[in-house]
Formats: sequence, C-alpha cells, structure tokens
Amino acid sequence: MTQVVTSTVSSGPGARGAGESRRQAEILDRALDLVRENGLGGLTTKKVAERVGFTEAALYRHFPSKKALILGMMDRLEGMLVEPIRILAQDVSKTHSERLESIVRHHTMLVRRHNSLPILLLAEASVSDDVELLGRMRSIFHAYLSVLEGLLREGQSAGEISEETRADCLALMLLGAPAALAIRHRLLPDARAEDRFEEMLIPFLINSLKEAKGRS
Amino acid sequence: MTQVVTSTVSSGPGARGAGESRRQAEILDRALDLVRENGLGGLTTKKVAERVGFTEAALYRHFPSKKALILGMMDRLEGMLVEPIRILAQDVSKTHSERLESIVRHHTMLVRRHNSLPILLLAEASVSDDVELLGRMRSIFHAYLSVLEGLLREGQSAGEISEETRADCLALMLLGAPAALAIRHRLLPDARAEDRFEEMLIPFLINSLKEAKGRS
DNA sequence: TGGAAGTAAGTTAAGACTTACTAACCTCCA
DNA sequence: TGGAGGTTAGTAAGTCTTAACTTACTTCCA
Repeated sequence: MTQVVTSTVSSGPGARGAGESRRQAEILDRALDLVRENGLGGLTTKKVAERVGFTEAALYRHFPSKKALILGMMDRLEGMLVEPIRILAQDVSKTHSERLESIVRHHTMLVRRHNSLPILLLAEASVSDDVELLGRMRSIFHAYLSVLEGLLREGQSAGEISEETRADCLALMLLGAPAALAIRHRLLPDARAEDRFEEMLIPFLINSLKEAKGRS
Repeated sequence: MTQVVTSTVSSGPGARGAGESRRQAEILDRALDLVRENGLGGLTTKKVAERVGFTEAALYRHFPSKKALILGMMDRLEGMLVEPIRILAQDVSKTHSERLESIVRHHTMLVRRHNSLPILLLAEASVSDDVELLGRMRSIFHAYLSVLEGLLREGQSAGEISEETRADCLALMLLGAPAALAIRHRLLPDARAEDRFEEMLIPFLINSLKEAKGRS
C-alpha cells in the first residue's frame, strides 16, 4: 500500500532509476513520450499501453495504479533536473557564476530536448488535488530553487555576485528564463530563437548578477 | 458554428468583455474562479453550473459548448493581460524602462491577484489538441511578447536600453520573471517572498537592461 | 402569449481499474 | 530427467464512474 513503484529489488543493468525494473523503465520512457506530446492531462492508461505495445491490463502488472506511474515520472524528472544541477553546483573548479551558467544551460537543454517536459509536469501537477503528487512536485521545485539560492549566496559571500538583491529573488529569476523559454517552445517553436536564447540571454543574465556590483 | 460566445449583441452595463451578456459574464466569473482553484483540466460543466447556482443544462442556454466557455475565458485573459499592457506601453509620459517596469508589475499583480491564472491557462491550453484553442493561446502569447519586444526596441533606439542583447531575448526574460513567480506562487505560496519579488527583483531586472550599457 | 431561462432525467463515450483465464518459463526433486 | 507446481507477463472482456451534451417539459414575465 505504501510502496509506489513495486520492484524486484533494484534489478539488472538496463534499469534507469533506482528501484525501477527494466520493463518499468521502458514503460516510463513511453509514458514520458506521451506527456511530451499531450501533457499530463492527456495521459491515459490506454495510450500508455498502446505505446508500449500491450494491453491496459498488462500495465497494471508493472504499476499498481496510474498515480504510481506518475510518481515514477516525477522520479525521472528529479533525476534529470535536480540531481545533475546538484553536481554542477559542487564543481569547485569553476567560479560561482560559471556554475550558475552551466545550471541554466542544463535546464535549457532539457527544455529543448524534452519538449518543455519539466514545466508541463510542474504546471499540470500543481493543480492536482492529490496531496502526495503535489508534495512531490513541491519538493522537486524547492530542491531546484535551493541549489540556485545556495550557490548565489556563496557567490555573494565570495564577493563575486552583487549583494544588493536577495539570493532567493535572483534564484527565481534564473528559473524564470528557462521557464519562459519552455512556454515559448510549446507555443511558438522556433529553433533559431532558442539558439539565440542560449547564445545571448544566458550570458546576459549571468553577467547581470555581477554587473550590478559596479553601480552605486 | 463559427460563433463562439453567442450573445444578444453586446448587451447591457454589467457585461465585462465585448459581446458578453450580463449572465454570460457572471458565468465566466465563476468559471474563472474554478480555474484558479483547480486548473483548466479540473474544470467541468457540472462544477461551473453548481458554482453559478443552476443545473448543467442551464449552462448550455448561455454557452453552446464547453469549448465556447473556455474561449470566453481566453477573451478575459486577453482583456486582463494584453490590453492593459498595450496601454501601459503607449504612455509617452514615461521612459521606456519605466513603461517596461509598469508592465512587469501589472503582470505580477495579476499573478498574485488571480492565483497564477495566466500561466495555468497558458500551460494547460498549450497541450490541447484543439487547433482553435491552441491558436487563441498562441496569439495572446505572441501579442504579449510583441508589446514587450517593441518597447525594448524603441528603448534601444533611444539609447536608453543596451543594444548588446536582442530585444526578443530580453522580452522573454521579462516574461520569465512573472512566470517563475506564478509557479512559485502555486507550489510554495509565500506572500513575503512575493513582496520581496516586487520590491527587489523587478527594479533589478529593469536596471539590468540599462546596466549592461555601461560595460565594455 | 411567446420567448428566455430553467429543470429532471436521460444518452453516449471515455477513462481507471478488475476479473478470469492462459502461455511461457523456472525450479526442484523422485 | 521429466513433470508437478509456482511465478511472470500477458489477453479479452468486463465494471463503475464521470463528463459532455441532449431532450422534453415547465415557469415566469414583458
């Protein structure tokens, strides 16, 4: 009852996330494809089964409920969004701004490669009435912002980033850029504009963090 | 068939948008309340009817379909988001950056007052498979970005805003801030953090537009 | 007195999940 | 070593609920 992704203890090599069997991993891959195409609201157990190539009932051999499937996707989101940026944040061979830049670039890459998947999951799950789902999203979102905020604060202490504006506000700004790109990517897809975003806007944002310092 | 919000030609004083009857306006108000609470995906004709205080069938006296109701809400979104900022953008008594600031403030105020309604409609409609709905969202989104971009370009010509970064990229950044605030407002509501956002981050953003000029 | 606005009670479709059954594959021991 | 018994992963055909929308009938008031 309390288990979410039932599994035969970690399992073999092909498994993606911890606690995912090979087959579960494959099903999650197909389900994530569908979310990229139609959003979380458009996800049905029937479509997932069709995409995997078996019947709806077979899906329930691998996941006890649709909710468990969605929670499995949240784990994936955490794995692709939060875990990598934690690692990027700890790379002491780079300055704080360089690390922030690589985090924003990572997020941007995810948005483009996965067709705005992060914001789709975030926005659609944010209106869910399921407390567990909502809590999971909240914790992923909070974890992401915390990494940014921590790095910004360190950069401020090191005198590398302006202390004029609070780190939590700056973190929100750094999240906003890829978020806006994601909405744009969904509604007005334009690879050229997205290239420009990466080439010009990310450096601009990172630069503005220091820039303000020279003022007053 | 092509009509969307059927109406008795413009109608009396209580009507909100053009082409909305008094009763239609009231129904849209209640429907928007529901979207604020549960998102577009959670909106059902039954809930709308209940909230208004009549039966589901009565709803169909005023809107030919649920889609027409949603398009009516899109009109409202345009009315509260795009129209006001067009006016703000034309206020020649202010500098371009002052106008940009008031636009971002207006958007932020909307997000807080309407519980992130704009991004909910945007994100959820962006995965709709209905071409008309999608087109409507696209056009609202595009209109919003165009106003920002035009203003930024004017500011650049006037030498008031740095020409180093393209206006379309900067416009996306200015959209990203309220978007990020909206997600945060949904997932981690915190009025104090939102106050700080308005007090500190908006000035920071606007300032960064000029700031970069002093470089090189 | 006729039309605008409402109701009760449907219909139809879709979506989450279940049930009963089966074929393939282990395992283990007489 | 071959077959009994168990497990895994699958199927076909349901159930049950909800959601959008309809139909036939009523009520009220200008």
